[in-house]
Amino acid sequence: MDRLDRQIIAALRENGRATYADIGRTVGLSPSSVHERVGKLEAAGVITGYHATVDPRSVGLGVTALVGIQPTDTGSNDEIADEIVELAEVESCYAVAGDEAFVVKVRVETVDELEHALGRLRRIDGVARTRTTVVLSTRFEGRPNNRLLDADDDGVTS
Amino acid sequence: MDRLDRQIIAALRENGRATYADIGRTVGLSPSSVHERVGKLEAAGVITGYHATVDPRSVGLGVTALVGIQPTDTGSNDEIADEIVELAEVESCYAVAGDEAFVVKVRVETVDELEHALGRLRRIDGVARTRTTVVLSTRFEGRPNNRLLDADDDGVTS
DNA sequence: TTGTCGGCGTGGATCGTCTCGACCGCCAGA
DNA sequence: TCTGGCGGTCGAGACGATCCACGCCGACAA
Repeated sequence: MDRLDRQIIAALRENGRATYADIGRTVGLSPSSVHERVGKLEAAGVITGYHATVDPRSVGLGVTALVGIQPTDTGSNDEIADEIVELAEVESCYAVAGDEAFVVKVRVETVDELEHALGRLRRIDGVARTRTTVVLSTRFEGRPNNRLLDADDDGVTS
Repeated sequence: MDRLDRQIIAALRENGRATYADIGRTVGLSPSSVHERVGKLEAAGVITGYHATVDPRSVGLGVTALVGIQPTDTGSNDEIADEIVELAEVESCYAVAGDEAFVVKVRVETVDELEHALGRLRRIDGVARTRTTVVLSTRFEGRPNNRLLDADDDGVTS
């Protein structure tokens, strides 16, 4: 993980469909070398995937909410998480510190669907309460964060 | 936006580097047609980009927090948002209903950096209070959500 | 019915990229 | 100095991207 790797990662976070030739031109490496480095980054689990991002409204998912999930005193968080994974409308799930065990992001078509989704969450075994915050607009989301681009050492063991 | 478009979108959300030939095989279309449809989806703003996802820990961003931002009575939310965009450590920003104007997701290297980031947020003009929820682990994040794959009509005007 | 038009698909040609193996240079250690 | 490993470049064949010409089909008007 040297600076070249970080530049390659930054390029791929910016444009996940950039060709190895493109990346090679911007970082000053041959396409073969970029290919090899990217392969190693993928194998090491640094790059976990490539995904198209879609305007949620365009695919009919106009309602977003953040839901805090408070477990019962005896609830097992791992079991709750296993149930949450099964719900397709939950896009993200964070285990958090505090009264709530999880905060999840839910995206659905309508407020009706939101109601149903909350019902499904509440019905999970070990869930005591949910606290819902409706999103009015998402200003930005999943923005690449390249603050460490110019560091020269390893950030952390990978 | 017919079913084929939705299948193409699903394929690209799953694997943003899938080749048009690959996609064509899975949806039953020639690479040329896939190419054309994808171009139209991009032009229509349905597909907003392609991005590599990275294990945050591997790039040295081991601390994640969700921060609610409560504005002063006179604060302008748009002005606050403009300031938030400038902070590189904020990955996502949602305008929400409730006492808080925004909920943002922050990712930084260390708790020290988190403290600094919170300071920067609080120092924004119009921000009265912040409420921070530390993320212990992210179970999953930004998962593709293809619940509408089999619908046959347009979900919504794009 | 017939002609025309537009949208959308296929197939082919061409060009760029991927992706492999071969090779080279640098550096560390014996 | 020799040697081995790492990491780079180079080159070649295969594959994909991308453009264009063409065909099919449904809508519509005469």
